[in-house]
Amino acid sequence: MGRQPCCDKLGVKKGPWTAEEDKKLVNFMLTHGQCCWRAVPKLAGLRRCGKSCRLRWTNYLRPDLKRGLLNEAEEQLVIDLHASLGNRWSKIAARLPGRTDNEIKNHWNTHIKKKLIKMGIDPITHEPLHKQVTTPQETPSSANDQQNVNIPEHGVSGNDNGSSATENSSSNEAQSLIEVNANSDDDPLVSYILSDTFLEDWSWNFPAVEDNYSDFGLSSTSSEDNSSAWFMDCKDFGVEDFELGNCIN
DNA sequence: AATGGCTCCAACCGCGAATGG
DNA sequence: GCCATTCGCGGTTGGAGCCAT
Repeated sequence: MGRQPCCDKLGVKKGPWTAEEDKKLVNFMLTHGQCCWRAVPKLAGLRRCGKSCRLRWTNYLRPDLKRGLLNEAEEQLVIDLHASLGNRWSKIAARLPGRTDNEIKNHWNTHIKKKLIKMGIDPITHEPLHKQVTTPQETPSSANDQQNVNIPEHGVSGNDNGSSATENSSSNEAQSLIEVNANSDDDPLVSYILSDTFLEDWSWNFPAVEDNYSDFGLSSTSSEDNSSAWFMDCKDFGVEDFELGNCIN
């Protein structure tokens, strides 16, 4: 069956978001809470499709988001989770408070993948690369990748600070990564994080860096609250007044 | 200083899942 | 059960910024 476009193509803006658009979306979301995304652009006065609004909010504007590169512990957790879950970025992100699937996916593709390859670990199977059978059809570049494994020194190419900070990782680190991957099922912490119990346990805190939404013309009260209270407050806002009662569960 | 190549990440696209009538 | 609609996910891309020459 023919699928309709997610939004009316005419008059819908695309590309990078402006500060004004961010302001409108944040104001709307903080006032009404998460709602039926299709209605958001119209109600918020944005010329964007709902999909774009959802993406912007979840990946960039949400107050509980952490900023900056993943730290060592988070990176390790992503590797462990990827080993058991594969490319299910949303599932992985669900286990890392304050991180988005897009962010983790990007970090995986730009940093962790290279790091694992350099350590001699296949980023897909999480098995040591030298164990894998080299087929004659392999490209020269992939063959080089395999030849260059277990050479932790000097970067792949002039890389950014993110990867260069980790590129002088010692062989001990590589070894510990391999061990953790091999024993993740035995690690109680990893086992716990991999379990559904983790997701159901909302006692863990969002150590997110609180953004200052005063730039958006908002009062500072939301940033003074803990990071989840603002959303609960939004639900208590008179949604009926906006005919949105059926949108918020 | 110019420029060409590379890296990174925000945003888009298309598909499948979920949901409701 | 069928169909239409909406949502969410994962893969991909475009362009800004960085770096080496």
